[in-house]
Amino acid sequence: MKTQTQVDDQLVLLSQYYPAIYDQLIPEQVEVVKPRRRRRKIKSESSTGFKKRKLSDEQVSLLEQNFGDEHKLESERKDKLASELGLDPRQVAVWFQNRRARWKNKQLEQEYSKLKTDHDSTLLEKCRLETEVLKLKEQLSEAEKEINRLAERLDGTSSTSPSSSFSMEAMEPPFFDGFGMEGLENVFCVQDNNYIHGFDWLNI
DNA sequence: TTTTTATCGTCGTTACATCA
DNA sequence: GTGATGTAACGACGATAAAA
Repeated sequence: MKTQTQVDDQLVLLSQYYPAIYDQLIPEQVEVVKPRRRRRKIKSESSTGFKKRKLSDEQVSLLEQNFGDEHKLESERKDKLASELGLDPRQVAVWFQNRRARWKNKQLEQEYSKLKTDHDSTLLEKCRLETEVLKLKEQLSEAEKEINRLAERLDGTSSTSPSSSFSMEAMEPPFFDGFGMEGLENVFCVQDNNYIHGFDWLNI
């Protein structure tokens, strides 16, 4: 029974060495997805003499030291380092590749957590501002009620003087338009408890 | 000038070692 | 024994420079 991997490997070989036959076997595929060649399973130590070896602490330490100096590895330095460590230059190159990948991942993680912190604090500030807007709307509502009360009182006492009459229609939109605060954020941006009472705001 | 070849880098993945 | 994690190693692929 052949595994999918074995089949894929054979198809790759077939396509490479006998493309015509491969085309007949796999006809009219609009988009032939080139299968990634699978790595052969590494045989056990006993059969090949190979064993994936973990680098010693000294080796890693020297490699780290070199990586700290320079993340890229030119071939001269690679060969020198390899002979110092008693490793194959290819191993040194691979170590640097993996180390660069780890370093990049670390950088991405740090960048992500910084962005997340910024995002969270921005969210907090947004909530604070929304609360402030609600508070200001309440103040505005109270001010309007006060204005109405005073206007009614004025209407009752001096009905003859046109200049003294106060028409609420003059305050029509945008001011009393459902107390919409759009565009007014900076106009009424006062500190907490600095309320503007009565007609004082009219003098501003 | 264009094509081929070699080399090196990144990316994604695999396989193995180690540990809880 | 097993799943999670770390890492050495690999293959695919792209960029680039030098040679043909």
